[in-house]
Amino acid sequence: MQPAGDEEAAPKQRVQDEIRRDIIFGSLPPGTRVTETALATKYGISRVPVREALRALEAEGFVESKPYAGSTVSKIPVDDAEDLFFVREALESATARRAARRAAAQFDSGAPSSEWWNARKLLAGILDEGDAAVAQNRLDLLPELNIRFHLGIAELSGSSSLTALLRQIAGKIEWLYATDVDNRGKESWGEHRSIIAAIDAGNFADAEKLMANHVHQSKEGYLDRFSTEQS
Amino acid sequence: MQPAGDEEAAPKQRVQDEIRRDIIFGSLPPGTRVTETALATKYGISRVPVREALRALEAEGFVESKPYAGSTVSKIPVDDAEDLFFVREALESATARRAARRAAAQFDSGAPSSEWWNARKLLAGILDEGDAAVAQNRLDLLPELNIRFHLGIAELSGSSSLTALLRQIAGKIEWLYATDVDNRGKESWGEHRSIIAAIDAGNFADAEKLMANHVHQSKEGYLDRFSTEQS
DNA sequence: TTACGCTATTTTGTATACAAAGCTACGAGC
DNA sequence: GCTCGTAGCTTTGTATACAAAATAGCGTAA
Repeated sequence: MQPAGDEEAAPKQRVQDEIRRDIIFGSLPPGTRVTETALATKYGISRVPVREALRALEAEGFVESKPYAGSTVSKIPVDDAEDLFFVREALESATARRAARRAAAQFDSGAPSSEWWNARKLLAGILDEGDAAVAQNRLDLLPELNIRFHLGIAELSGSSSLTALLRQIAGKIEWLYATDVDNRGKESWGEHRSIIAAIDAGNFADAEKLMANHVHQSKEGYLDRFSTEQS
Repeated sequence: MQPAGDEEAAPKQRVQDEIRRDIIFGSLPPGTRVTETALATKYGISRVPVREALRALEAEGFVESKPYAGSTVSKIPVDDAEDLFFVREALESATARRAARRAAAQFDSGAPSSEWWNARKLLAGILDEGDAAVAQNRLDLLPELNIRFHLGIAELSGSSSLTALLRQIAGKIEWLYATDVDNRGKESWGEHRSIIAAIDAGNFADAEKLMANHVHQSKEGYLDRFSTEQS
């Protein structure tokens, strides 16, 4: 059994990830006009899956579309980023707290459920991957790993609702993270271990506080860096 | 010029609203399996716009889809509803606060911008409509009016990011609201005027607190009613 | 009787073809 | 010379046709 991710995804999913990646890493700058036919020919597929991918990216906030007028890559105004961090802080404090409570419950009730254990193992792998990336100075790998870590915490919380909400804004978080990874990437990644430790210990108060701080630091770092530029 | 909403929408948008409505008001109970062909024939259109509508509803959390396995109407577990209220409280406290700040800024700087003024007038109309609905005991009209009110506050805040996030969960909010409208609909609607008053007065602390309370009350009411049923 | 495997049907995913709407550019009229 | 209207083109929206995957049902064998 090979690890998930190697299996070739469906065309729709593939182009969706590809386009999002192009937006996050700058190949498609904000304001760019994207046409369905161009993307279809570029990726060698029909317009139908391209349309679906664009609609999904629209829901994630990466592109904006108007009927019969096409799609353009969204901009990230600085104050919008601030709002995003604000919501994220509330959301992720909650996931961390619940994850810690659930961890404690798992151990209290004898054997942990296989679902919980799988999520926990996945998270361990992500942490190791991230540490390796930091050690090799491959900061370009961190944005995706970062979002997988935070979604992993949400999974661990057991709340499908919180997970779904976080997933909604995950793309934008990765986008912001990618623009600031050179600045705070290493330090930010280092904070992840202590969050996990608090969760494993069932210390929900610490888990919540550490996560809130973690997000808050990211926010401050981002705003310090970009609040004066105003692209 | 007739009010927006009377103009016949595009088929995709139309079926999307129709399906959502059917889910919210119970014609399509949670767990129901929905097939594209059935919906297509039902609404007399092709499968393509149906697919897009389903994908959008999936993003809103109304249906869940797996590749080649179809879509089913989502369930609303009670604890997921609690999470939703939690996020909503954080989100809407922020929109109310910003709306109040912005209102004060509009008046301080001489003449209000036409954009702000339009949003404010829209909100006034919604409030009147809601009051009329309450007076005539047409509680079935309240869910939609309620969500339009809260989105209106978000518009008034001027933060497109917060508005977009709220819009993401607006459907589910309406869904929960519809299940509890008989219980708390009238009382809940009455609280809206005081929130607007605080915003108009530029009293951001009160606006934030009133909104937080408003959402909190809804949460308590919902949980009191449904926490024991566990459908 | 029950469990396993195969086939047939259903349903989703994708490709191509056509219709409708918007945008651009050119030309006529003021 | 400028403006408004119109024709052509580009692009999105929708319909139909075909391919791939999964599920369900039936039959066979243990």
